[in-house]
Amino acid sequence: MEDRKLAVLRAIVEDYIQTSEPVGSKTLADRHKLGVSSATIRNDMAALEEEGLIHAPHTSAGRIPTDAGYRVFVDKLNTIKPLSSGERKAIQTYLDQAVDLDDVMNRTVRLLAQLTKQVALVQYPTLGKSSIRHIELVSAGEFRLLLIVIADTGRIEQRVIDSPIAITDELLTELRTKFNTALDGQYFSEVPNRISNITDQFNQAAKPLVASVVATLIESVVAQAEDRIVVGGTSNLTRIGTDFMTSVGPVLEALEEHVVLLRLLGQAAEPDAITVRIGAENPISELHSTSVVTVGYGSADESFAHLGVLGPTRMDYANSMTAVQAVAKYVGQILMGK
Amino acid sequence: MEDRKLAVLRAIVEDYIQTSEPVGSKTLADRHKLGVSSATIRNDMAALEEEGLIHAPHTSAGRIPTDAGYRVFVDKLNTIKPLSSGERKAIQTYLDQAVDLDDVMNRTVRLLAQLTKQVALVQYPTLGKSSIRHIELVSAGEFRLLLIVIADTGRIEQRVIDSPIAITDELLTELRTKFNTALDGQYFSEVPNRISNITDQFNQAAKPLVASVVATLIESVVAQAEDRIVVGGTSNLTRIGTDFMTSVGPVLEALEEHVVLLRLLGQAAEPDAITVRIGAENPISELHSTSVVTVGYGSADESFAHLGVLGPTRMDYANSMTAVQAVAKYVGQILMGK
DNA sequence: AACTGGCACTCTACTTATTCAAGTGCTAGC
DNA sequence: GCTAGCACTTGAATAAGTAGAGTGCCAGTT
Repeated sequence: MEDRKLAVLRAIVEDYIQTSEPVGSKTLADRHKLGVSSATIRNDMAALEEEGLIHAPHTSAGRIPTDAGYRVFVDKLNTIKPLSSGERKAIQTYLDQAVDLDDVMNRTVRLLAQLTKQVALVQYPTLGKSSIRHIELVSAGEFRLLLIVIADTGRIEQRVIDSPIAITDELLTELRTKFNTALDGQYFSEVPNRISNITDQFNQAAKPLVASVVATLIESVVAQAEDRIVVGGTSNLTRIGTDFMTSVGPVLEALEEHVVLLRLLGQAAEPDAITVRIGAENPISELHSTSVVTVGYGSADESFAHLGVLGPTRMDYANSMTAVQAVAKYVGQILMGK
Repeated sequence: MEDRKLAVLRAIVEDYIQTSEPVGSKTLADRHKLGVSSATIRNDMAALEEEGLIHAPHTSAGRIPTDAGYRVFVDKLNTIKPLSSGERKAIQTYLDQAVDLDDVMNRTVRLLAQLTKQVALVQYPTLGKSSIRHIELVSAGEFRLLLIVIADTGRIEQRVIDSPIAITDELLTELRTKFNTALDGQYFSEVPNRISNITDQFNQAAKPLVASVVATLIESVVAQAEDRIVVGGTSNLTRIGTDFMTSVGPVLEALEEHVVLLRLLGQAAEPDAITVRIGAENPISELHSTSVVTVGYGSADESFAHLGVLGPTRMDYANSMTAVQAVAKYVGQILMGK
């Protein structure tokens, strides 16, 4: 009995996802072999509505799932089906062709958008959890230099530093050597500790410049760590059959607010597990008509960052979750290899 | 007489841009002080329609400009009004806050989108026309290294290179020195000439690796020069009053095809001058219902790349052209300074 | 007790008819 | 060369009526 009620819920969700129209008891009895009559289904539906899992837009229409209904569907009923080996192969081949980090990110976002037919979000590997491969200082005029930090994930950050003193080649070399000695291979989170005393190693004249470099490193690159994000597949928002086509404007706006999106991606309920946020569970009010599926990606022991997809609450959760998980896995592998 | 016909056209275009509804002779006589009656205007309208500059969606509606009508409007009637000094100041201040090239590009695209209320397109400075500030080679494992090329515009390109031989520190230093000696300060277009014979300077064992580096530099970085582009303000596509709201899907799709967009930006009728492409003048069929305003930006003598905005053919050309031109000027200045 | 068939009732979506207002082209007159 | 006036066209808006899908509930069946 409870079992059947859940079966009815599942049927409603599946039908609604497919047709995007309210589904009635008769249709349900016809299209699914539930073994009971439409009258019985009506009773179950009444119960489900009582529990707040479905609701009818008006008296004489079918039912559509509520956010809570989708929640139950995702938690109890939705099984993640593995990808076919062909699909896996295709994903891997496509990502393997990437020539650099930007390319990996772009390919990933395209891939996700295409696999899920939703909007794809991919965060660049955060600096906080990766380590420094190299630090480079390049002259950009007598009183100006370019600080470049390369992470082991391939991510590169650059900052312009204005120097209070003229920069000689020797000084540049000295800076380069000492900073690299102090920082090579270190985690970004360790950077402040490692360079807090580095000024002492330089002679008096150079100290103001060194202090600038230290400050830039800490403030801009490490602490602020403004993480980048790539968005793709926005045209999927306009696919017909989308009930929220009308409200696509606010969603597009929200998608341009990368800072907000980062917050969205970051807040996973349980890190490392795939997270589904449905409708109003979502922290951003403009996205209350959408659902977000996210997961962290990275090496076995640590997660670099997150990626995911965003679509109408009425999305194909099974497919989205499968794709997100699979892509995350391969991206992690690729970035480890680079 | 000819004069008045053009005045009528201007009035039609301006009214239609503002209201986005077909404009009739009566309305026109009321809202603009043309000094003649609606009947006279009707005659002029008939003539304009004959010339293909306006057309009526159906017998008993007002007229709307055709692509050709907008063309005449832009060519003959549209005056670029300068920005107020306050606006100039605001633009400059906002762009000055950018910390690196990515930041400049992002800020520019936001700025343009906000100023014009259209979709903004900003191309990264092309490598072809800028010069090399520095080349860096970083170890990424015994048989792998990272090639990083820094342009004077602040743009950075990176590639992973697999080495056939183990890479020692000495070899790395030698590579770094010799490549930088050959290439520092050179234009990217000069790179192939400069390094074609560089292999000769290395001993036999290192030659395969050097060849790899040379090949990567030429193929990936210089020749291919896959230019990047940033898109912003897509939510402006959904603003109400937009007749092509229905066809926003294909436009969004086109906006994700960065390769195509680059072609769009690049093909300026006359380089250095502001270019307006209206409706079907546009090379991309998905964008036949849109107009594109582009201009090159860069230093006084040479243009780095292009930027522009895209919107419905019924856009405020005066405002868009002003904004595009002003922003291009400041971006050029900023990049020169960095 | 659980399920089913049947039935009266309630809505929305769709269709059709009618009216309304804006706009046009044309002609006669100033 | 311009204007006033008028007959005509036509989409948009309004109103009314209909069909269909769906519901809730009750009495009967297993």
